[in-house]
Amino acid sequence: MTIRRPAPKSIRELEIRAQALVGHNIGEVAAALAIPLPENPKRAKGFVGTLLEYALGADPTAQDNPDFPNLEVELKSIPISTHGRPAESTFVCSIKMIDADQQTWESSRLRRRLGCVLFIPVQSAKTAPLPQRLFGQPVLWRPSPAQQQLLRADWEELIGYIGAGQSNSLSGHRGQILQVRPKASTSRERVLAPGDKGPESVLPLGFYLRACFTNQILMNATDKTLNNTEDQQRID
DNA sequence: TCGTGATCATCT
DNA sequence: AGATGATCACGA
Repeated sequence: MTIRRPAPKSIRELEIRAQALVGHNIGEVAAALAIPLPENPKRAKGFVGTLLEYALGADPTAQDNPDFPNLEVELKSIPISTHGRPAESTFVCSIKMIDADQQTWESSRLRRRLGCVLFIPVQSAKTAPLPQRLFGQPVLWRPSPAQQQLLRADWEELIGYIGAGQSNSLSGHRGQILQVRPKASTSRERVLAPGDKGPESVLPLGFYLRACFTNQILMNATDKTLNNTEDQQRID
């Protein structure tokens, strides 16, 4: 039996819940929600994300919507290495390959997903045993106008290749802050995408945020927190 | 089957 | 070590 918190009614309520996790580890939170820990961590890739969904009250039926549809907030756990940097790129969403030649930035899945994101850092990912990894300071992020422009430029370039039937020549190297990577159960999987002579079968792809970009987001938020703390101290 | 949740595995 | 390519589990 597992326990899912009710949906938060406001962003403030969501932030308070996220704040309450800081300093607690995965084992503690899982126990509090009566969620069994995975026996084989290597086969539990999405466990932390799902645990957070339960702990914070994300909508399990959100599907193509953000995790908190009423708040338009997306939830992302982010693994932090021992050096204090993101250990991995961050998956954003799968790509609808078939109509890539007709999609627009304004109505894109990615733009909506990244309109507002609650990042929950998980410390010592990949080094400490899963139950002992600690939740860190949450960061509620909305892209700045400059970041929006960067995202848009990358999105348009990458989706452009797919729309032009060039997804086969795309790799994770393209894109400044975004990248495309395979998003499939195996490398043999295929979906239809625009091609020279009509639809072709191609490897399905997803959008990911580069670790250098999520690092900037987290560092930026940390700076602001420190500045606010200093301001408070000046006032005192 | 597709999309969400990501991390694992490998190569440079 | 960092980045890219491949893969695992689950739910509607």
